[in-house]
Amino acid sequence: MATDKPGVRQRRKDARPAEMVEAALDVFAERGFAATRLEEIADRVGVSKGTLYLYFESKEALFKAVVEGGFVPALAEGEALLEAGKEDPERLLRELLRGWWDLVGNTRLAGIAKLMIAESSNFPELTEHYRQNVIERGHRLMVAVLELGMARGVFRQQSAELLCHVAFAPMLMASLWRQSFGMCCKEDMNYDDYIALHLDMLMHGLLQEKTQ
Amino acid sequence: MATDKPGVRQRRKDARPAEMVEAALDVFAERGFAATRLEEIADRVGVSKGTLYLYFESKEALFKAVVEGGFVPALAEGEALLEAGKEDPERLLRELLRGWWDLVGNTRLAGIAKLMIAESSNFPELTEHYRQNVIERGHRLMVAVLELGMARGVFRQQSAELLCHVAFAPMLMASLWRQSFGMCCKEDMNYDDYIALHLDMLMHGLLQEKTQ
Amino acid sequence: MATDKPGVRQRRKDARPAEMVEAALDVFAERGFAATRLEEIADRVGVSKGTLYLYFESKEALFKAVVEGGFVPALAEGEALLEAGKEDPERLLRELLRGWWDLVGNTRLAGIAKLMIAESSNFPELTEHYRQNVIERGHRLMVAVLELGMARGVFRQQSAELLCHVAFAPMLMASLWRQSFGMCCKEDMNYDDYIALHLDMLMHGLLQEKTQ
Amino acid sequence: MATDKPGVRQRRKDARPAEMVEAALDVFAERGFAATRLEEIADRVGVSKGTLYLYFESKEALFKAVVEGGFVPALAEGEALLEAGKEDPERLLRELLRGWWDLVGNTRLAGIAKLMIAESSNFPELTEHYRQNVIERGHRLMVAVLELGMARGVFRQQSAELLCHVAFAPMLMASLWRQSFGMCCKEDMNYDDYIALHLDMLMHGLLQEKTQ
DNA sequence: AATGAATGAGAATTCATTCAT
DNA sequence: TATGAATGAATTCTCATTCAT
Repeated sequence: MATDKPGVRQRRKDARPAEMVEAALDVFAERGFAATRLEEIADRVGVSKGTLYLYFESKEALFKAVVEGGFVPALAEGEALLEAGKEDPERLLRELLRGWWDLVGNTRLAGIAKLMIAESSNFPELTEHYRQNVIERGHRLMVAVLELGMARGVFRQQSAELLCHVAFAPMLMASLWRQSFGMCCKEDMNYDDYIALHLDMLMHGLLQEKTQ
Repeated sequence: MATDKPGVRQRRKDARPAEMVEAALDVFAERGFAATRLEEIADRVGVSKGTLYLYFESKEALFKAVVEGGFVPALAEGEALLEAGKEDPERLLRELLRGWWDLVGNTRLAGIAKLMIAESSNFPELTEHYRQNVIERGHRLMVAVLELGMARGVFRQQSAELLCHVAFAPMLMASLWRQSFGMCCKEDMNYDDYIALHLDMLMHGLLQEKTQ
Repeated sequence: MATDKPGVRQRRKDARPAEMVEAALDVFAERGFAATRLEEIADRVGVSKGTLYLYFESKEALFKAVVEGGFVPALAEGEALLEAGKEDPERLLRELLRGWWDLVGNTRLAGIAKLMIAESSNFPELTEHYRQNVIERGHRLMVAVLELGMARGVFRQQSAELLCHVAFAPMLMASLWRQSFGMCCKEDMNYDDYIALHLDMLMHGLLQEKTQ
Repeated sequence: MATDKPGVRQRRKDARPAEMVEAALDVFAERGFAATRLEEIADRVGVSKGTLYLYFESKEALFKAVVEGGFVPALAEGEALLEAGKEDPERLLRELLRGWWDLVGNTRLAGIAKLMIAESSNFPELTEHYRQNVIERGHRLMVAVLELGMARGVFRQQSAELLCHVAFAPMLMASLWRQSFGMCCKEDMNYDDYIALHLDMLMHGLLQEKTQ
């Protein structure tokens, strides 16, 4: 019907910048910042090169939009998890790490993490911004969980700061692996088994021995 | 003496390609492949851009030389360690991981790992080559140690394949972190404490309970 | 009242093309043809870029409208002056030059003269058109005055053609100066004094008369 | 001979930037800054576009080199003239103005003057630099001559500052005319006659002396 | 072996112009 | 009539690569 057309148009128009950011994330993550041609992003969205400039001032601005637009929802979800699950730190920690995998590490958002690692020295201010607003925030979330577990006597006493890195590292690595070597080999590792093993190992190392 | 000069020159001349690879590693690791200008590499070595082409066919060839030239010595060292230390798998595993940190993760060689992760999709054949000749080889080394430990009854029975990834991930992450976010913040984490914690956690999770 | 609105609108609507030409004149004169963005003109008028194309076929057409629309009234005024003031050639010449300053040289119309000088080789046909219809017409006007003065014995016998250029040059220069260097320096010259001096010089000459 | 070759090369190599500035002057003067394509300049010199960037950082830098490289010799010549000719101010003034025509107004250097007038508002800092270092310097030169003449009682007492502009304006106008309307009409005015008339007028005045 | 001037293909960016609403 | 989103041709600028010396 005639009345649908404006609606469709409107939705498309409003969706454009978001589509662009999504396409840009894919290409940036695949190629890196410098090797990405704006034309490829434009092609994926189905617009012309010039159209990108209606929404983003420059290639760098688009890159920043990709990075900055990425994580807030996932972080918010994690913080909600923390509030809801304080009675069982072990389960909370498991859910947090698995949740990260499902919401970030195993999605296109993972590309942002890869990008920030690869491009950090080319975009120092952006890196600093990211570190403060994404990494630091996620870090505090995990530290809170770990300290909760220690306070409850469920986890062994350790430096929560370092433990946080140690516990998270295998998750991030799995994500980076999936985006690099994982893409080029037929029979890649089974990530769910990998994560299960990591969580198992982590808990073995982390939990107080009940019998002692 | 006059007779020394040609000798010195000769040595320098012979050292040229190696110097170039070293400088290239630094710049590639800092900027990524596409964002690296050959001129910057040439400047660091103190030669002209054209000279690079006397030794390397192209930018890509230089990149490959960087990647391929990097790990052989470190891997050989690791394999020697394995031969020498079969009587104590726990100690062997600790030495292997710490050794990787000292010989790779905490040196400029770490840049190669970062590079391969970032550029894998831009260089599929190189990535495949790297995966087979570096990763796979290192992987087999660790798997051997883990299986040794399991066979001896020192380590719990687990999938050695996955365990290998889990055990190595925190090491690699530390290295990537050092090269990215670590470079931009004043008070970075203490990597030695981090590694000690990781090893401690790993052994807690890994070792058979003696009392059981 | 509601009935007023359409009226107002209508008037505005009719005025649109003229407003556009005025704004275009300002921007073209400030930036030159190539460096002028149609968007800036549209912004000054308060319409969208597309609206310009309802009234002008192209950027070039707008430029031509600017040039062609500018001078007719001023020239007509000059020609009227000639008809009315034939009895006093000296006064007529003074009025003509001052009149040009007040109606053209010191107004935004001056921008057109600057434009035509700057852009002549980019728009040969327009230049030719301008030369024939504006310059030539003004030239004939001044030649008429000068020849009148010579015929009356008030002016020395000279080539009226060349004299016309000589007499007009300082006026045009003042106008160009005002639009270029005059705009960038705090304490610019006093144009009225300048013109007075020019007229004085023109009428009386530089050198002391030896016979006086 | 073989020994000539390096010499020829050397000369060519050293001459390159100067050739580029010359070609750039021509094209900039013909088209204006924005409408000039670097490719056209490169073509005229017989080099590739990229070669321009070996010598000039940007289009703007090349433009600045054109403007700044132009006038020093001519100004120096004028200042030498002043030193040599103080005993006859009238002749000195004539020589100065004719000299400007022969060295600047009637040469490709004239293009710079046209450029500065046309582009002043696009390059405010360059305009200011030009005003101070070229215009002001030339201005002082003429003011010195005029004041010398007044001090000697050869010239009537006038504001030397304004007089300077008045006396110079017809010269500059001739130059601008030659570069614009003069180029597009078959039978252009005779510039030598024009200059002679201007000098004559300047020296003797327009009006008949009533006492003669 | 070494140089560095020159190249030219390729990418980002701009903007006059079009067109569906 | 008016809009403004979209286009794509054109232009500046970069840099890997070549080659004469």
